[in-house]
Amino acid sequence: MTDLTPVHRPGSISQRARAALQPGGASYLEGLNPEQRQAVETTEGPVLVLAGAGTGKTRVLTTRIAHLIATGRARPFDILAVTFTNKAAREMKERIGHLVGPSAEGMPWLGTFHSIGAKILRRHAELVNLRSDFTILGMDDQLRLLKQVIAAENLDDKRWPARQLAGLLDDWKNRGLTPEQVPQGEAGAFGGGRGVKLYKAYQDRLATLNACDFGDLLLHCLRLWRENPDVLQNYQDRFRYMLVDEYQDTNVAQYLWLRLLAQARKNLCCVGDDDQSIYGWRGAEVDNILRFEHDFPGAVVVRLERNYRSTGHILAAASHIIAYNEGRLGKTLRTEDEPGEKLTVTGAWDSEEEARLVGEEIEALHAKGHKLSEMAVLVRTSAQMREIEDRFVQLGLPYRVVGGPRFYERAEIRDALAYLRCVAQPADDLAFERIINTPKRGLGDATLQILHNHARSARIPLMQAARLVTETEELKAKPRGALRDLMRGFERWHRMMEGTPHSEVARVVLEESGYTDMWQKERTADAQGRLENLKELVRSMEEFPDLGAFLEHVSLVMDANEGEGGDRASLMTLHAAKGLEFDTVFLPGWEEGLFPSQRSLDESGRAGLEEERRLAHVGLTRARKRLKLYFSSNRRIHGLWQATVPSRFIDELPEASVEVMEAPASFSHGMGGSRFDRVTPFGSSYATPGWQRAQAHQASVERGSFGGGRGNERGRPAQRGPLTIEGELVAKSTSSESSFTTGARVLHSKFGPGTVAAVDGNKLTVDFDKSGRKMVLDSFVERTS
DNA sequence: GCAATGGTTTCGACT
DNA sequence: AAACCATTGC
Repeated sequence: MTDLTPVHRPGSISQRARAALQPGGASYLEGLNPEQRQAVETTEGPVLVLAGAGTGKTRVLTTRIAHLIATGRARPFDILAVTFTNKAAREMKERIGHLVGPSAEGMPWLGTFHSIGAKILRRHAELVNLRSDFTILGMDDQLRLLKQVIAAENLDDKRWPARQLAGLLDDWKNRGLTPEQVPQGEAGAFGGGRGVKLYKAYQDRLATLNACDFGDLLLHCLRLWRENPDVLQNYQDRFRYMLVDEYQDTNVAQYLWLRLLAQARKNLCCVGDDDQSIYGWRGAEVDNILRFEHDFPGAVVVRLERNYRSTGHILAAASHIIAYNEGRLGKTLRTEDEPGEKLTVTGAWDSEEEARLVGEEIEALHAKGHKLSEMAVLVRTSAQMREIEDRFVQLGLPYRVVGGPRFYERAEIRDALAYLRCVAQPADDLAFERIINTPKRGLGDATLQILHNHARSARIPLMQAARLVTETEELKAKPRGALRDLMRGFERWHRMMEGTPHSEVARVVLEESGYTDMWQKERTADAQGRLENLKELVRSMEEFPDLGAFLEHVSLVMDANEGEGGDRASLMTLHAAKGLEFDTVFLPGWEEGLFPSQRSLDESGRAGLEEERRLAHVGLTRARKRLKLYFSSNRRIHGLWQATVPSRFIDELPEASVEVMEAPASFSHGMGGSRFDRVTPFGSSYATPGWQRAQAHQASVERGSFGGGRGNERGRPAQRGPLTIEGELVAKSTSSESSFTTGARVLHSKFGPGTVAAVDGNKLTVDFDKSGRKMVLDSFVERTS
């Protein structure tokens, strides 16, 4: 508890901040508009800042913190600042740093709910029946555990999948419910009336394992504070000022957590936007924001409505669409920016064509000098990414997937971490179970069963049981030898921790355990990537003082700093895009069923639709200058091609701000009969009123520019002639002859190993071992032999 | 214990 | 269509 004692080092943040304070008004307050300034300067009492998209929300938060420090109201460690993502926390640290000087260690209580919860729990672990070195379970550990719990209840894990139970527990935990508090009616929700029983059993297992899951990081805090008023008071005293970002996304547990802390001083400032609440499925309660004034009487409410990000048309579209929602607090975004370019809406025949259109447009803009890093493609579901990625790869367009499979959830990272956990915490059964046979060493279920029996009857950790069992005759010679080798390894590595830098220990562990070998032997493309990831993992360890600190970080952090390198277009889900902005934003897949998502509609009806609409609003407001929407008439869903209808959201756009584009006809399906009869894109599926409006508009444009155009067989408005044929897009420059020759073995980052079948300029035809013949640019493969 | 096979499910977003 | 799981045969 060292940082309980305030220390004033020379050059500390507060001193620098004070130095920055000028007579007659602080420099950092300049340039704030009156509302922003009010939000910053109303330091005492509860404040709710309703900040629309692009209204300078983060600026207000960071300036407010700087202001608190600069005016001497608080020292950096008196302030609790909560964000939702680690990324947001990082960015805020950085921006505060810019305002008041380097802040790395200055704001110990700036972080996500979960990281702060973990920090608090570590200090008082024993009060909630944990030891301070408890492990934080990831999703996969959690599922494994739940499977065991389900099996122990003699339930059929097919009928009662662990995933479903995980969801149920998650929901309860989000609502702040301990097993005892689960309402009668819901208790029997799983496994034929045994929901709560399983919840209890799971919590017991967690306690024995000295572990907790994400939800527990908050729930245990609640219990800690309720049962130990002195501890609560300690924190209430400590956090003189509290700030919460993205308040619309807080769930009940987080709300209770905040309320306990804020009760005493009531210096709570929550910043949020009810129109950007997109995590209802995760238990977020928009009600929290709607009820703020009720919960904190006398709260000052500040509305930020001046948008500094987007052009007039973009803002008009965003405002228009969100206005279809009921139950809003009601904000109207304004801009003083010019109208700018109209939004475009383009229909494609199928998702492949849609991906192609997006790719073309990005290339066209790039050719005109726009930076790729200022362009982003935002999709509703990650399943849409594949096709777009394929297209990018084909075009040789550098791109980055944001928030993809999370770094720490990748198998190789989880494995490596399990090894490290075994070294650092020899009682970590889950970690041991994970790696006992990874790489394969002939220690399968049978062996594990024996170890489990021993461990359970002797009440000792698995690793200890393993060591004992190697001394007996219980195992056959081969597994016994393997197990002994492994255990000797762990003893060696454990000893190594003293005196050797932990990243070095990690490297040695991965090496000597045969783990890196395992991937090296696998000659697939993603094995390469996995080895890279492992290297990155080891490298990133250097930034932490010790192994414990590193493991803590990793179990909480969602995204590693992805390579920022180079000028790349971004591809991500709409959810991942919240808080980001780009000059040009592409929004493909605006179709009924996909967006709004059918599932959302089925599950939550009108509320679901409204959440989807907020998601649309988030997507639209990510753009500064250009917004391009797409839909396609056919899409593959669960492997089946389905005809699709443009999203109702397209019809909710203001006509005056939208321009309807027509996709150039494509010949790509002409050969050998396509999967469908080629129909005009103005077929029956475009029967919505908005679309007919758009169609009429388009027809007039068409006549103007093409002098009547050519009618097609059904007498509908003409399609423009073939402007592009697919092959053209593949090669941008064939100037330099490729250095690859037919028959060479190559490795492609996506398709894996293959053999070059033909060379044409810088285009290669490659027979890939796994994915067959493909045409790729030579810069995308490397020679392997 | 392991690889191969076949049958089933899946694509909703995240700490 | 691909990923995932459980069972089967070696």
